[in-house]
Amino acid sequence: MPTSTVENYLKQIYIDQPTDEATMMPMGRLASAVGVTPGTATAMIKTMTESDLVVYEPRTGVRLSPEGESLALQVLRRHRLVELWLVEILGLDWSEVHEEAEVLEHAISDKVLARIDALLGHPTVDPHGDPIPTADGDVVARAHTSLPRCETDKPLRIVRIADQDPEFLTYADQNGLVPGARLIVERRDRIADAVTIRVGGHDPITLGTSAAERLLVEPADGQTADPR
Amino acid sequence: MPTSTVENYLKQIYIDQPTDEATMMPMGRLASAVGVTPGTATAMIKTMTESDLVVYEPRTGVRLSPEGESLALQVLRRHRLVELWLVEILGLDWSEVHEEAEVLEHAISDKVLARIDALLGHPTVDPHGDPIPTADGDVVARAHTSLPRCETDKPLRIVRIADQDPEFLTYADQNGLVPGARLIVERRDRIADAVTIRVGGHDPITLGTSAAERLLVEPADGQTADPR
DNA sequence: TTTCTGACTTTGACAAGCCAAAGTCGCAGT
DNA sequence: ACTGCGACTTTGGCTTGTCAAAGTCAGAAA
Ligand SMILES: [Mn+2]
Ligand SMILES: [Mn+2]
Ligand SMILES: [Mn+2]
Ligand SMILES: [Mn+2]
Repeated sequence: MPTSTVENYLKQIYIDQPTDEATMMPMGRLASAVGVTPGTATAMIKTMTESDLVVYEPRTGVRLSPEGESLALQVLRRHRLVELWLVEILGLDWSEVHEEAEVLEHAISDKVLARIDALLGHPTVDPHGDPIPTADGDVVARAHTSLPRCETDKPLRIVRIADQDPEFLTYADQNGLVPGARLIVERRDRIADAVTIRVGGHDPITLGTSAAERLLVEPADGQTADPR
Repeated sequence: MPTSTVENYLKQIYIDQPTDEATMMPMGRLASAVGVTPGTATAMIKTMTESDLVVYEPRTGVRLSPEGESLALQVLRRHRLVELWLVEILGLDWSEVHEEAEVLEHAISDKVLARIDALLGHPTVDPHGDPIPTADGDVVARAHTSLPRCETDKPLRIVRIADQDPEFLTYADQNGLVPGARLIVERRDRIADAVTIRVGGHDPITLGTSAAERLLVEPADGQTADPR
């Protein structure tokens, strides 16, 4: 059984994988993701290599082994189910649940997790729209596009908010920018590096591209949204 | 903020206090309660003395300081609320919740605890009948007597089961020996060191004194039981 | 009063994590 | 090919929490 420290390293490596490529995560990036100095990360990764959780190439980076990935997915499943439980059952704000889940993800047993999963009706996405891995490690991620890459005047639906920062999440919530919300891109301004959108009944709002990139959307067509 | 190790030491010292006396817990007993060797306990208690959590007298024992007691009560509150949540909301068996709570008691934030408390309707006792300390550290324990010390043929009600062993708890549950259950002592046999009781609709059962001592009861009079 | 014994404390060692700072490596730019 | 620099690794040291084994003490037994 891995320690919670090891679980955190595994999770961060998993999350960093941008595509499904067998690409390596640089040690510096891992260190800052986990919140330790580079030397600490190097030492840790070496011992994790001993236990076959990762593949490490000095001066290149680190990648999960199959066993490592499987463990990472279990941690991620706990994290996201806990987040959803905190929001749906206990009524916490979606901006604050990430920090709480960061602790609880290491303390929830399989049995308790299974009960929470059932209580929530075997959900597939967490409050931020992130997919919840299944108990046997499958991730069914919905296809999505980054908002600034979308055409204007097409109906879109928010799939996911790719940012855990409480301030950003609070702002998003106040503007109706939650998973399932429908919106259209009204204008895209290359020079101002901004995007103007209109959400549901709200007034139009303008976001800088870097903020808009955190909003992942899908085409909404004429169909009804099925949120969560 | 104390580590979870420190929280465990504090909790064990608190639980050991038999009466409300300012008596000392011997180091050997503490060590085995926490599950470490005596040398480890001595070292730990010394550092806890530095932080004014305990009062330590070499070769005599250890006792909680006021600050230590306050922290211990917070841990105990978390433990017992979590146990009740596991039983009442998630439907786990009362025989298995102690172990689960042993981990979760260190991972639950004040905010989450407050929500769970509200969800449960601000309960006063846990699934085993142990009192749940209030948020500001009051413990309202109901008066009780150990079963073997009771008169025969008087109506009694179980207040508390003072044992966390899953086997014992499963046995108790199967025989209707749960908090709130009514029973009478049919016979007390000094020589056989046993007590025969009759619970609700069940057949009479005979318990050895040492097992019966784990059952804490109160007089039931004619009044209706108000369980929990 | 002296001795023995079991409970306790001390000592030395170890594992997991961590940091700071010194050392090394590879590659971008010349 | 050479030099620098930033990213990475190594080294030495620290903290927390633990055990095993050796040393000490107080009270029971003689
Ligand atoms: Mn999160
Ligand atoms: Mn999330
Ligand atoms: Mn318990
Ligand atoms: Mn209990």
